[in-house]
Amino acid sequence: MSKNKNWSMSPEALNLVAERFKILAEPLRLRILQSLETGEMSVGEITVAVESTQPNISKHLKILQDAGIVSRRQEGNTVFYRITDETVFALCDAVCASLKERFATRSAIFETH
Amino acid sequence: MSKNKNWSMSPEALNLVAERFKILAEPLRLRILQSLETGEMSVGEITVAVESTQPNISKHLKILQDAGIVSRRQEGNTVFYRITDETVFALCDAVCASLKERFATRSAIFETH
DNA sequence: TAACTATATTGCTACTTAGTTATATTGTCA
DNA sequence: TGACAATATAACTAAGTAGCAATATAGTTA
Repeated sequence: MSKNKNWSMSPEALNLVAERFKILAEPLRLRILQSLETGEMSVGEITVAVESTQPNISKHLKILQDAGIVSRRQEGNTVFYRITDETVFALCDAVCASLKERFATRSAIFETH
Repeated sequence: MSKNKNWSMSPEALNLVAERFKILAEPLRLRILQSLETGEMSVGEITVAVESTQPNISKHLKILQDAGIVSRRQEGNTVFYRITDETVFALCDAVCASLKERFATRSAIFETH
């Protein structure tokens, strides 16, 4: 992770950044993205993969699409979604690493020297 | 940004990641973090810097502290907060870069070849 | 002690949204 | 055409939370 001085973003920019975080702040959406990592999937396949209901998946997919994170491809009756913004995986990994370190530090507190 | 295959995280891990994103999904909290980037500040100073009310700032600071992102230091009557998890800045920068690219692509659509 | 300052907490309201159910839309096939 | 399948949408409910106003807590100074 980069050290960066002069992290000056306008309040408007911060609003947009917060919006993006908000989209990633839902476990089910993260699971949808995870299932799409290996390639495109149909709505029905995603529904089974993340163990949810079809309307709910469609709703979340719309949110992800509006955010430009996934995109849609229709083939006959079925619709396939795929990742278009791969940076989301790096974001999740960065958060995961940060959490891992935090938990490691915390558990170290209970270690006997 | 790293290319990563086998991005397999358990649903429980994804819940924690989503929680972290949720904390960063609030513009005011991002502004608080931004104001703390140059060093620790008192609650009163932060309140002025981000143009909010003191109870509201205290509430958000508690959320950030519980998440391990900031920490508290009391000196007499006043309380100073400082960043403890610097990775949040890298996260914001990554999101910002992603958004910039997306807007650039979008605006390119309207360019006349 | 009392008066004052800085921060934290509580109770409340308004808003947002995830999930459900029912239904609409669209495409395929007989 | 009608029956069926896949996806999208609409209406609703319940849960979470940001912000505000009032108050509590704790430290300082006279």
